[in-house]
Amino acid sequence: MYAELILPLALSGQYHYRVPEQGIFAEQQLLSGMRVVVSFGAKRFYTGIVRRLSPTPPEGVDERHIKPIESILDQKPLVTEAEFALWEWVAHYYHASLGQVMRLALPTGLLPESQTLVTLCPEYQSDRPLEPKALELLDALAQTKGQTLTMEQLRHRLGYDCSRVFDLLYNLGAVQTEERLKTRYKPRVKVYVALSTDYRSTDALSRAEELLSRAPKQLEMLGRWLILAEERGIGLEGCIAREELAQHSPRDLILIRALVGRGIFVLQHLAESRIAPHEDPPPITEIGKAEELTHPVSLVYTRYSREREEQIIGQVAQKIREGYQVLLLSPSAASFPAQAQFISELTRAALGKIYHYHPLINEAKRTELYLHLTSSEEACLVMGTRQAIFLPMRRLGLIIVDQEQEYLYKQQHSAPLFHARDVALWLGHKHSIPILLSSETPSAEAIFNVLRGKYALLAKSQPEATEQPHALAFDLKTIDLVEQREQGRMPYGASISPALREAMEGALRAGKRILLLQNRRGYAPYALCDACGGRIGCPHCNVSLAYHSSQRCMQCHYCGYEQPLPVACPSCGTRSVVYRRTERPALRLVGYGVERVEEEIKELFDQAEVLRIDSESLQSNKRIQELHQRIEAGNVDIIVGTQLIKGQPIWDNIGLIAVVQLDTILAYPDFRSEERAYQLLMQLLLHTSEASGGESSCQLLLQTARPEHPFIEMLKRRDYKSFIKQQLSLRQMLRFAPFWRMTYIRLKGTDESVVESIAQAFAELLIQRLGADRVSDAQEPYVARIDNQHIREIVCRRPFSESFHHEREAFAAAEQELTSLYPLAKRVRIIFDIDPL
DNA sequence: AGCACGCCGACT
DNA sequence: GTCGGCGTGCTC
Repeated sequence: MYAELILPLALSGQYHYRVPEQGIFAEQQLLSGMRVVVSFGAKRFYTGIVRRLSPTPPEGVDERHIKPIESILDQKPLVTEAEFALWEWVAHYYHASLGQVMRLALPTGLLPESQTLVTLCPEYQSDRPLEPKALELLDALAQTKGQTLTMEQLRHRLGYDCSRVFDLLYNLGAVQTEERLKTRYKPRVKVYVALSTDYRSTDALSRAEELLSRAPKQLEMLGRWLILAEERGIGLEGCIAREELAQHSPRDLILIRALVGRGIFVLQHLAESRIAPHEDPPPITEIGKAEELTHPVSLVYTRYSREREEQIIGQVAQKIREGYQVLLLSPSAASFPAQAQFISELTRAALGKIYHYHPLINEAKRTELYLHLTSSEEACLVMGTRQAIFLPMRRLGLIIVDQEQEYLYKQQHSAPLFHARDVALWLGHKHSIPILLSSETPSAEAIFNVLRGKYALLAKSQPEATEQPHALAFDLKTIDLVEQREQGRMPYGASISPALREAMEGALRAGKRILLLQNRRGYAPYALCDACGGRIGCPHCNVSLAYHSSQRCMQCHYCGYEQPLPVACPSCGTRSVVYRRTERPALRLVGYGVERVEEEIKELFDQAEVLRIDSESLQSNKRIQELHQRIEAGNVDIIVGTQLIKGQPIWDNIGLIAVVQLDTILAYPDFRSEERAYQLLMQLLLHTSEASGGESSCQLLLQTARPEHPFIEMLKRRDYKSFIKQQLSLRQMLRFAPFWRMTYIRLKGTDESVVESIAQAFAELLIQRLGADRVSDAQEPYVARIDNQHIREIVCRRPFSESFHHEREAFAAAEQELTSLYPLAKRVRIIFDIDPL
């Protein structure tokens, strides 16, 4: 037999292995969907999944090159045909390899790989002097117990790349290596104590009592076991956890061991679930009957998040009662702590059967949930982030995509660049599972599909139905930054205008809290030289370094590069300049990040308690908890934050929301920037209004250099739907999504001229196949170099009503022709970003 | 992705 | 002359 495998790599070809007939393979039947371990390449071992089996060898491969399968990891198939179909669709649609999709779909705990173990050869005698680095390496090994380290551990201990020295020692025979599969997941094992089979009767037990007549402590322990078994009604066949029986006493552990020695007790090692819902069954509460989902896709478009949550809870309860599984996707796990109330209500709706699957859940738990789902069809609710769309839920009755407009549903940076909402829509279509999208500010795509009758709008959820005109009573004003500067009212280096300052003072006097939005991380986005006019850029990317005061360093937001703020300008060497007869540093921090705004606020309002919310303050679970403690303490007066504020529980008693620089939000070079800005501001307004029970008297102030921007006029109307309709007609004219399905093809390489010429050639090949009206020229993107990779971009468009197959075939064919025509194409990576955000 | 092999510049 | 960097090709 031969098996075609999916290997967790970015390879497009197919790889076959021989199924041995000896050993375990004779007893256990290998089936499609099982995991196997195979050797791949010179050294490594990988976990592969059997895609299909065949009695005949693959065509076009020399049989002598086919390696045997090393071992089988599963008793029964882990992956079903339905899941393969999903993986294959994702791979095809997003132009990625099946292996990349498999890596994404399975938790890493289920994909063990080999690691290299390095051992000291004991018989090695050094007959010539070795260089210090080699001695250091041997020393590190000699000091380890077993004289063995993994390659990573070795590298870590030495603190430098030791491959050269290692090769030297390997060739001398001083060290040897071995590839060992590293187990990434181990079940948690708990030890239980049971009566051995000889003593599971009353007769036998009285014999045991006689036997123990001179060991009263052991007899007492046996008695304790019997009492506990009696209490639990588990009978003589049952078992009791050893830690319970021993009650943390070391002496009791010795007694248990003695009874095992006498053959009265036996120890059983049983795997213990890490994910079992441990809460007591929740009290039955009345949850209203959910509105029936009559369409394949429905949109819950509510005004307030509470209404949205109620709809979701109702739908979950309904499906769980019907015995189905429900998947609830959220854009990010960072907002879960703030949604504790919602989650506890969901837990009740799911009758306690709720599981979590997101990056804050550890690997072992994620692995156990995956395994649990492959073997159980119990009705349950799974809450997760985008990767959870690949969970093997086999009795799925509903997928909910909460806050469907959020960009976090789209995977960035690593293939496949999938969008979890769109994958959910495909799954729903394929298996006739209803899809519920929910939002207070739906994406233009969702509204487009409602308008053309593809999605149903849940009747109870429409804001229009309940909304009074201008019920969102916000006093919206703009502050003209140019005017404030010209009037000399803005002090140099300030981001808060006097007008905003007065409004803030007013809000504080009225005992209200203030929310300031500045959508820029760090302290200052640029450092400019007053002598030469240059700016400090990242050495690896074509962007400026931003200054972060918290870490006191310049940071690149694209590649993560860090350096201290230089004393002298790196391009002209000037240290200081004289300005109005005073000397000051030549390098000047320019622009306003959220940290700088925070500093300015603290100076202006030294009595106020200021809280900053940005990616740094939401970095870890611990920092999130600290943040929530400060919020709950209730004495925060002013909150300064980036867009991340919208997931945090900060909406009580807000009297003023101010956007420090509206222009930085709108100027983002993307056709969706206005949509995003409107959604963000609208959500701030809605959350504030909701927290005040709709009686808010909140002010919204926009600082801008362009008060005449049409966006502001649209925002003043507070009519989200008409704003989106207007955006849609613009996009139709400009041939953007959702009228046209777009693909950004990014070409990356180290040599700029090679990337440029290959990109042009590729655009040409695509134009030949798809036509000049569908394919753009190769263009320099907004950031043309990241991490020393030069980038060019080609934009492809296809009408939304046209199938993607022709386009994908053209992509593949053009790629092939490119590599055959241009040898230089090997030096360029091509990335397909399908439906980019 | 990760490894081996081969070419070419830097330093002994 | 050797070392070591990096570009290139291959993996059933």
